[in-house]
Amino acid sequence: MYRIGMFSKLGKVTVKTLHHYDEVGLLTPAQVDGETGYRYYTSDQLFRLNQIVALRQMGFSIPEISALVDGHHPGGILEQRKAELECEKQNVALRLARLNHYMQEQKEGKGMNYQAVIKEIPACTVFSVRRVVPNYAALGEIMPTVGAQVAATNPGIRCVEPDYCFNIYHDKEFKEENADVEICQAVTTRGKDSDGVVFKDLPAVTVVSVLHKGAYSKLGQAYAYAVKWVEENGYHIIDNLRESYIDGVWNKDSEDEWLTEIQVPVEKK
Amino acid sequence: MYRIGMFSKLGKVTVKTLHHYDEVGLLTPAQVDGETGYRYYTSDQLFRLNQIVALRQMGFSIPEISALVDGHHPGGILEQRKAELECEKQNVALRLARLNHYMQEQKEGKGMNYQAVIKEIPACTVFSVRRVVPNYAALGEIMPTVGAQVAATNPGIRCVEPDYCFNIYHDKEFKEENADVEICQAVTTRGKDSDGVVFKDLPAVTVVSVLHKGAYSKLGQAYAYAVKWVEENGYHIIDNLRESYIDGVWNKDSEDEWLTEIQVPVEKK
DNA sequence: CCTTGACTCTCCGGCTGCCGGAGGATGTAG
DNA sequence: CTACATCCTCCGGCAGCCGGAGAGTCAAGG
Repeated sequence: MYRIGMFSKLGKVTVKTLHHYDEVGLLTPAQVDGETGYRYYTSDQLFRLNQIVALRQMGFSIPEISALVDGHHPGGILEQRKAELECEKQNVALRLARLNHYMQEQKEGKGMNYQAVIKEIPACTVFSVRRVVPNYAALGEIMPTVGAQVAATNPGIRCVEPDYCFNIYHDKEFKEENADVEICQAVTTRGKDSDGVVFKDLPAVTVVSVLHKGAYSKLGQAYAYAVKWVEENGYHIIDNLRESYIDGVWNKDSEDEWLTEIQVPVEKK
Repeated sequence: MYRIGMFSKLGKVTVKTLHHYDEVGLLTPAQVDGETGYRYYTSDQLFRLNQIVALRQMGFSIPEISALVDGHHPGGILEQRKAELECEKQNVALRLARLNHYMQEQKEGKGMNYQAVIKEIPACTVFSVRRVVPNYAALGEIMPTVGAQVAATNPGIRCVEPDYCFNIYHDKEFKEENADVEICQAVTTRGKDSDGVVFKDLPAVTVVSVLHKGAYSKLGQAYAYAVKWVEENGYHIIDNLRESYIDGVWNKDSEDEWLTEIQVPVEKK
C-alpha cells in the first residue's frame, strides 16, 4: 500500500494525473480512507497504470483507454485510431510542405503578394453559358445580357448570397483573344435551360484559393502562384480552374480595387 | 462593407472564429458600429484573413500569426515551427509503430501479459557491487550483507524513496550459474567506497519499462518482450538493461506476488 | 407602421488532459 | 510539541474555438 506520492514516483506520473484518473474512473485507488480521503494504491495497480500510460503514449483518449483496459470490445477502436494516426501523418507532411513553400517564398523576397488557402466550396446550383469571346472586354458584357435572359425565362430566380460568379477557361492554352470561356452564376434554385444557358448542379469541392487584387491583366501571376503552390504542396488538380469575381467594375471605380479569387479544385496526392 | 455573416462566407470561416480573431486583435473589423456593436468588414480584409488562414493551416499559434502578419521579426519563428513539425512527424511515426506493435500482440492473442512504457529515470547516486554469483538464490543474500557493510562505512546513509534497487547482468549471454551481476542501490547522498562497494552518479536516462509479476524464473519472457518492443518501435538500446525490484521476498510471501521492472535504456533511432 | 424572420450582439460554459495554487487537514521526524 | 512534508478538495487556466441563451437590429412584406 502506497500513498499517492510514492505511487506516482513508482509509475513516473504526476499526482495530478492520478487525481485525474481517479476522477474519471480510469484508475481508482485500491483503498480510500473514508476519514481523510487519502488514496492508497497497491503495487499491483502499476500494471493498470502502465497499460494506461502505454495507451496514452499511442494517443488514445481517456474514454477509449477505459474501454480498452476494461476489456470492453476493442472492436474497431484500434483500427480507427490507426486510421487517425495515418491521417495525422499526412497532415503533418502537408503542413511541412506548405511551410517550406512559404519559407522559400519569403526568402525569394517576392513581397508576399499571394497567399494560398485550402477551402471547401459547398455544392451549389449554377447556370452557365459557354462562349468563345473575342476579347476580355466582351466578357463583361455577357453577364448582364445572360442574366436578363435567365430572369426572363425563370421569373423569380435569385442569385445566392454572397454572390458566387465565376469563369472557367476551357482552352488548352492561354489565349489573348477568342478565349473559350464558360461563365457560371450560382443561383438558389434550378431553373429552365434556355438558348445557350444550361443549369448544373455542382458537387462540393476542395479548392486552393488565391486572392488577386487589381487589374485582370495581372491575373496571370495569381494563376502561376496557385498552380505552383499546388505542385509544391503535394496536391493535384482535379478539375478546371475557377476565376471568381468579388469586387469589380460594378462596385469599384478603380481597377486597382478589383478583387478576384482563383479557385483550383484539388485532391491530396 | 460586409456584415460578419457575409464576410464569413466570403472567407469560408465561421462567425465564431471572426469574433475570436477580433477579440485577440488578430483581425479587427474595418468598422464597428458604436451603437449596435455590429462589425463591418471590407473585401480588402480578405487578404489578411487569407494570410491568417494559411498560417493556421500550417499550425502556427495565434500569437505567432500576429507577429508574422504584422511583419514583426519573422526571425526564427518559421524555423522553429519547422523544427516542431519535424518533431511531430517523428512522434506520429513512433505512435504508429507502437500501435501496430500493440495490434499485432493483440492478434496473436498472447494474453496481453506485458505492457511497454517510455519513462524518464532521473539522475541518481547509487552504490554498487559487482560479483559473480553462483546462483540466483545467492543473489538475495548479498544485498542485506552489502547494505550492512555500507551502513557501517557510511553512518547515516539512506536509500531514496521510493526504493530503487536494480541489477545489471554483465554477461554477454544468459548464464544459469555464475552470472556476472552488478547490484545497484540508489541512495540520497554519495558515500565512501569500501571493500568492493563503489559509489556512482548515474545520469538521467530514457528507458522502456516492462513490468513482470511472478517468479523470477519467468523474467525471461519480460526481457524478450522488452527487447522485441524496442526493435519494433524504432528505438535502440544504449546501455545495460536494469532489473528493478519492486515487490519481492521481503514484503510478499507468495512468489506470485513478486513484482519486477525491466528497464531498457533507449534512444530514438 | 408594424410584424416577422434573419441576423447580430455580448456573455457564459464547455471541450481535452491535465497543471498550478489556495486553504486546510494529516502524517512523520526530531 | 513543533516543524515540515504530504495529502485533501476546490477553483481557475491553457488553446482555439463551439454552442446556446437572452436581447437588440435590420430589411422586406403586408
